Amino acid sequence: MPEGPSVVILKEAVQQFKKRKIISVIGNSKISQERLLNRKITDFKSWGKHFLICFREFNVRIHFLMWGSYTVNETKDRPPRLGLKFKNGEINFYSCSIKIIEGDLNRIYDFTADVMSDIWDPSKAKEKLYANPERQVCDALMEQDVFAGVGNIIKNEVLYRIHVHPESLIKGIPDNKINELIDEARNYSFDFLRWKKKFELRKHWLAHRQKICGRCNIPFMRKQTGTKSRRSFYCANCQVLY
DNA sequence: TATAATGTTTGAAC
DNA sequence: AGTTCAAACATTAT
Repeated sequence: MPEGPSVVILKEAVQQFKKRKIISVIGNSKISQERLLNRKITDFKSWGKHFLICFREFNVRIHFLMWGSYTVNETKDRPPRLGLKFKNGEINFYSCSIKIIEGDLNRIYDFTADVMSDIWDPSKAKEKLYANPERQVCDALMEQDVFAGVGNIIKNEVLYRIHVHPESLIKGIPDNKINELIDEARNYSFDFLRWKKKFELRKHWLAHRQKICGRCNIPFMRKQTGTKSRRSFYCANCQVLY
C-alpha cells in the first residue's frame, strides 16, 4: 500500500472517524493502548508515506513499509497491529510500523516537502537537489526529505515521462529538465491518485514492470540502480544519460 | 512452490 | 567516529 497517494486515499477513507472518540483499542503494537482509549481524534494528516492520527497532545504515526495494509469497517483473518473502534465503525492496521509522536507535528515534518501537499514547494525541492549534485537522479527522487511520498513506481514512471536515465547525475541534468523532474514528481503522483481510486493504476504503467518501451519498441532495461539499489525499468534508447 | 517486491530503521561491522 | 551493509519486519502476486 506504500506510496504517498495511497496514504491520501486512506486519509479520505477515514474521515467518518474525525472528531470521534475511540471506544476500544486492540492490537499487537508496542504502543500503549490505554493512551488512545476514550480519546478523541482531532484530525488525520499525512506526510509522504506517513499516516498521522492526531490527538490534542500527541500523534500516532503509521508507516506501512512494504506490505502494510488497512481495513475500514472490515477485519482480516489475523490480529491487527492496531485496531480502533468507534461508535460508527472501526479501522484496522496490519503489518505496519507504529510510533507515538509527542507534541506538534510541524516540529518534525516539513509539509512543504510532501508532493501531495497543498503547500508543496518546488523551489525548495530544487535547492535540496542541487545540494547533492553528485547524487544519481534515481536516488534523489526517492529521497523522502526532498520528495516525500515518492516511491519506486512513481520514480520509474516520472523518469520515463521526462526521458531521463535513472543513473544520470543531478549535476549533469540541464536546469529545465530538473524543473520538469520536480513538476512531474507531483503531476504523476496526482495521476497515480486518480488511477488508484479507479483501481486502474497498473493499466497506466508505461515503465514500471514493463518489458517493452512503447516509444521505441525495444526491450526495457531492468536493473538495481543507485545507492538505494531499487529496481529501475528504463529504455536505454530514449531515456538520456546525463 | 519459491521468489521477489510499492520501504525503513537499527545496529553490527568495517 | 563515520560510513556501509545486512537483518529484521511480514504479505501477496506471479
